[in-house]
Amino acid sequence: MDEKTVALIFKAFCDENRIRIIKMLRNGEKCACKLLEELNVTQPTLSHHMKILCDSGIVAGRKEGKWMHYSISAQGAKAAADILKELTAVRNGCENKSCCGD
Amino acid sequence: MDEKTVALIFKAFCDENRIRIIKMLRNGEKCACKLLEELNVTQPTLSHHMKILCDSGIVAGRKEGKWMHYSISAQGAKAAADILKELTAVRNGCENKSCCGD
DNA sequence: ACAACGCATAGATGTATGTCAATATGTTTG
DNA sequence: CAAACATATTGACATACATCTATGCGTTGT
Repeated sequence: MDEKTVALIFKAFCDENRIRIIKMLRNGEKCACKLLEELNVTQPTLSHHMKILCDSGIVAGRKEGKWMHYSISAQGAKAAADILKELTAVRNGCENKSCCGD
Repeated sequence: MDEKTVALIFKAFCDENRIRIIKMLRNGEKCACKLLEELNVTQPTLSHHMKILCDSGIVAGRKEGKWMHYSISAQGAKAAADILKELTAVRNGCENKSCCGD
């Protein structure tokens, strides 16, 4: 997993409006128009955020006629959690604990 | 947990160089000069990233004389993991599964 | 086919951010 | 105290990004 991909994934959680969108989707699948009602942004801005959320894998989109339905991707969420865990897990077979001073 | 705070925490994982720094710190505490050697950035740029990492709570700094030692904060990492889990956990006591169409 | 509707894309704009050079701050040592 | 060193801060600058208006594209219904 290269750094660019990791950054892409966690970009989903780096904007206040995107976090609000994710929180709304916890209640189940919602269509774009519904999300738009509850966010104080224009329709193109919402579309922009949904693209970032889908690219990150955290959110999945489903087209149904002219409507776009969005939901949290359990698979994407698990992937993010796994990466976070792997990134922050300190290894115990450590090499040099410190440097410079001692 | 408000959206601004969440965004602040996950900003730690939204830059390639910061992810590289976190990966280095998995091997244990490292001082700034050591990190600087392995990253192709200037010292002020590293300092900038370390501030963001410390503000997010993911990394902890420890000053020892003129050296600054950085390490992954187990507490901060757990907090981030918990927030990620809470954000992406779909609730089962759901209200309206969809809208607009049906 | 045409009008209405939902969403995506393009272009413009202000703000945030990553980066560097220069400088300041704080610490150790002669 | 002065010099050397490690890190932080400041200011400048280019790029990235969030946002808007205007427009395009696919779908639905008349």
